[in-house]
Amino acid sequence: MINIELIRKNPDFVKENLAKRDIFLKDRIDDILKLDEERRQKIKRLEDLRALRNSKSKEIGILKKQGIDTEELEEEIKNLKNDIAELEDELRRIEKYIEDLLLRIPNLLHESVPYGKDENDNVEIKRWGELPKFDFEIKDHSELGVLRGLIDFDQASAMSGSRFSILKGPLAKLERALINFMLDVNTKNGYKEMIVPHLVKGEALIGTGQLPKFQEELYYIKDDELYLIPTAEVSLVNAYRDTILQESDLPINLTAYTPCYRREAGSHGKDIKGLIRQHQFDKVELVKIVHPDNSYEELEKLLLNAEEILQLLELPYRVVALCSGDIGFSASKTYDIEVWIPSQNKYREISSCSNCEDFQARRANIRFKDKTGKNRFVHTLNGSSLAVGRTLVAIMENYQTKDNKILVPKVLRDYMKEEYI
RNA sequence: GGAGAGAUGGCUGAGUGGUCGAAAGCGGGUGAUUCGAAAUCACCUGUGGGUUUAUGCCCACCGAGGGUUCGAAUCCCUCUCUCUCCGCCA
Repeated sequence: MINIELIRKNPDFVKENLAKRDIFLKDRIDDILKLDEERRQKIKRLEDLRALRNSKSKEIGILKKQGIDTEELEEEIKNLKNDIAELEDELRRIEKYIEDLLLRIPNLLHESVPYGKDENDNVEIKRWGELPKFDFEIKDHSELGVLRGLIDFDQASAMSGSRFSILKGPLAKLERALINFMLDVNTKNGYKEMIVPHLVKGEALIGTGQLPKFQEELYYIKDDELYLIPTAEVSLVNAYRDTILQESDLPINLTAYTPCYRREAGSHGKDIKGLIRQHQFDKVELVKIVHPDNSYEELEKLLLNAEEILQLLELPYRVVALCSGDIGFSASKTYDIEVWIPSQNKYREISSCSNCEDFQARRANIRFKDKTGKNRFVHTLNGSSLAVGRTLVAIMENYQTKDNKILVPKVLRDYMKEEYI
């Protein structure tokens, strides 16, 4: 959530910044400003009335002790009651309205974010690794997986519908190996391993920014009013909801493996085939809760920690800085890591590393006490240590052999106990 | 699922209708004492909001939401959560 004080003090800055996202929000900001003005007027009037009531009540207490009749005073206060109740009502309505508007406004962008309309305007930062060369006709991962009996899409869709899959035998084991491998690297890098709830309340999703705006992306269990998490980021960030940390607690580095559940409502027709886009996929996530003064240094570290996984797996990738039009709702700045997918002859997103600054911290109310004793909002960052399913795809395709086998990356051999699957 | 108990400031814990934002202790901070330290003593020490050039003043908050009352931490109702016992269960 954007700081309303900033909107109040510098509305043009906010408008110009949000305009870079290529969505129209100017009028919305003006609405907020007007309502905010109205809100403060009402607060003033309401508090004056309450002060009057309080002092008169106090007087009654004193007079009664002295045995003096207070009926007249009591009548006076009764007359205030309606006005107070009415104002309280109006104020509550306005505050709710402002809150609703504010919760639907995306984060401000960092000055270093390149301007652009969509993903085509993202800026490549670096490339790593050599693209594999094949002296045979390659297969895409789903063809290879089905052929080898390692993936079953048909039975999965029979029981669950489209965009589900069953991994079998050594491929299932490879998925598990990847999860363990990533968690091992992350904990070695100083991230604390967490096991977190997969079902969360709406408040948690408001905290991280998925709600109220992206309801249609989420699986919702009506009877219990719980949502399935679309990413472990939700649970990890909310593990610190409504807390005041010590400055010495920062930075907090967390990692967790969870499945992620997404309805993919807006992506009909995209990536229909294969494991690339599923309603349920495994992901190992990284979250940092950091001091606001060095969150951009922390973002670089986070990116390197995610890159390290691909380097160890020896998978070629590139890093792009997302442009203003492609950055997610909660982020101020985002790097995507894209891994090479031979069958598509292009790089595909496998990790997304973002600094949300204090956007989530405000929503989830996560603060720390600074040296002067003041409570300040932390900055939160998140990144996929890697989307495990897509990593699996990348391994299957980049490491495939002529005889339809898959070479196990060296770092996974201890986990797999086998050289080929 | 059944029965009971509880939820108060960073923590422990008092407070059952009026000057209580809340005793006391612990913890934390500042100062005095000391060559220095410990101990001791004094003072300070919750959050959010409104207003103000500022000191300040005001409002709200004692799990959440309603209600009674001139006035609620205190009385009433609903909900949530925690603990204990019983049952069930991976």
